[in-house]
Amino acid sequence: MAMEDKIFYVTTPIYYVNASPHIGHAYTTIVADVMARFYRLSGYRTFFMTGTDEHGDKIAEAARKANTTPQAYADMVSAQFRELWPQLAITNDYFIRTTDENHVKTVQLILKKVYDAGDIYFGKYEGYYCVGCERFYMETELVDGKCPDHQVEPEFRQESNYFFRMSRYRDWLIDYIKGKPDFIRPERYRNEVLAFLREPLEDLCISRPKSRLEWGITLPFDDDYVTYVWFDALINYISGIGYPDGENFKTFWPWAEHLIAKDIVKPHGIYWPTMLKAAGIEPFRHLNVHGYWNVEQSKMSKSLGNVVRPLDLKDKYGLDAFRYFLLRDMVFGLDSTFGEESLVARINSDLANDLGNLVSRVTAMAVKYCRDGKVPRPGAPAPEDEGLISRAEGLFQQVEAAFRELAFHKALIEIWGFINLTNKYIVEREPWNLAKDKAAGERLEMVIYNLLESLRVIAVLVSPFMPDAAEKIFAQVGVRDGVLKNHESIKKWGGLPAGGTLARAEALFPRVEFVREEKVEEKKEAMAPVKPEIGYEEFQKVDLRVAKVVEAERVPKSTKLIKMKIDMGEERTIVAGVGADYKPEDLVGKLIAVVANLKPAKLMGIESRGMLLATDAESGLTLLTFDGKARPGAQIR
RNA sequence: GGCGGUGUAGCUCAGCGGGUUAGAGCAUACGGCUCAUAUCCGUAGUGUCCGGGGUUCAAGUCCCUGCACCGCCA
Repeated sequence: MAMEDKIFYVTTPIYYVNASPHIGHAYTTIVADVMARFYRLSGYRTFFMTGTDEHGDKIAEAARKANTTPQAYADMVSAQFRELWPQLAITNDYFIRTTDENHVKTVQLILKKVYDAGDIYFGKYEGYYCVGCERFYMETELVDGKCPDHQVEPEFRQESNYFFRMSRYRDWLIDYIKGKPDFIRPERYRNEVLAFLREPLEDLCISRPKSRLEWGITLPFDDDYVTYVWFDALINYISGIGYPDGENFKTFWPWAEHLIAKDIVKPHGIYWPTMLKAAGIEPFRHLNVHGYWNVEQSKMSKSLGNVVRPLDLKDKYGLDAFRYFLLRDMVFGLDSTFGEESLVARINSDLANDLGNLVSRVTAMAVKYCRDGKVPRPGAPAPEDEGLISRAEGLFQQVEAAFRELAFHKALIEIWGFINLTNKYIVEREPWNLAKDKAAGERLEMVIYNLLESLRVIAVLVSPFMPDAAEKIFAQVGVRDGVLKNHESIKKWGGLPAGGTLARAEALFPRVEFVREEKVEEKKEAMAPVKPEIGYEEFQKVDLRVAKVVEAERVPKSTKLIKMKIDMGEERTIVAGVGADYKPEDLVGKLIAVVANLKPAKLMGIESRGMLLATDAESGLTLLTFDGKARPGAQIR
């Protein structure tokens, strides 16, 4: 490949700021990061961009609800993304926001260009408008004449808007996709796009009247309208690299690799190429579509409503393991299931047992068997070393091939094949026996050298996925020079310089234990069974009242009982067994809930006229009290 | 409703234009080693290849049909 072709530009979608970051965002962005890191190591000029999409009615609405401005709201959520990425070791070169001045200008520039070319027209639009959805529906989309989401009859409305003459580019697009089989990949999504294009392509509505939506980019040719959604958002991919005249645009755009999840195939596979065509810009290189992470929910978490939050698991198990799992367990393009148990299984078998233990045993032997704890000088390679060496020298090519087809799991399988081979090499060479044989000194050093060099090769290849672990390995085998961390350095065996200082370290990936849900299940069993159903009338027989504790004192000779005088509209005396968890003086003044019509009972000789309500908490008993102000004597319903 | 996909070992999946005893990893059992994070290496399995029918000397692999799940479109 010619030097000038070594250019790589990868994008994630810009994330809509109506929701906080979740596993889906993280996956796309981590994939992009792994790719960017990989190509950087291969000496590519690389540009990696992500960002946030901040306009539109959902944001305006969310801001209204949060009692703030759309800009402030967008600032807040956008910041969540920007703060998350460093925690995931994301190395994006730029973070674009659709509210950036430069982006706004670029959108307007493109709109103007397409408008001047005659591909944007003003048209009347009439149809069934659902206020809840804030959108028009086609008659065929309605269910019994009602909006399928809201079950409300939509209004018949007329609205004038600007339209992009997308239909004009349908044939061109079909030809283009057919002529470039991997333009949209994997193939299934390409087929979906082509299937969609078999039907007539409608023009794309690209505006909203400001009377309805103000939070957007004003059309350059009509002040009363703002740009709607995609014509704003998609342009980020070029505005962020300086279209039209920026150096980065000229350099990187022809190599653009878009990464998206399957839910936005249509805008990226149809709107975007036609928009580019209309604006006289060449298409991106590839649209790469991945599937969804289905988050495995246990029955328990479902019933409790506490969703498993995959992003929390990166703190629990470590970022490298998290990144490894995402790339290893998903076949790019297909859906996968995210489950903590699978994550743990991966960590223990692949990371702890295979890789971590390999690093541990190799460095342990190296330090033990080599003079001064330095990387030994390699002697003459023996014929039985050939298997290891040739596998190592061919590895990069295999991994690169996997990267080219976005088969990250295959890349990792390939690397792990070499890790296994290295483990086998140890068993076959038996360095511990060589160490016992004084005459085998040179051979031993050669074997150790080969093992250390293997670790370096592994670290290089693993570094895009697990940057921290790679650095730790480099440190242990005495590699500091950046040149020895790139791909070029592993194409030929023997790059590891002799004399480097070896260093044993903590376990790279300690084994982890998966705490099965049984524990949680036990708690569930601890929940008392729900009593038989009762009618409302029966419930009403219970008279619950708010009461204020006026006086409280311990009942003599009792550890738990406290006698209280309460104000419940009328004054009453009650006795309650809360003495183990409450001091009398803490009770005074509290507003509590009391069963007012419970038959009086004598406790330690004192008549209790009422029973307070409380529950067992982990810390002991806790009283039912009131959130806001409550009037003593008031009924509790 | 239209188009398309998927259904293979306990689990996750490979099996390219049909051809000898259907594969891998994890999990399981057994054996070996002791440098190492009770790790590693080796061996052993197990499968009505969703059901039914058909083409063929020969079918997870092709055709038809049924079932289940999923996706796109309407």
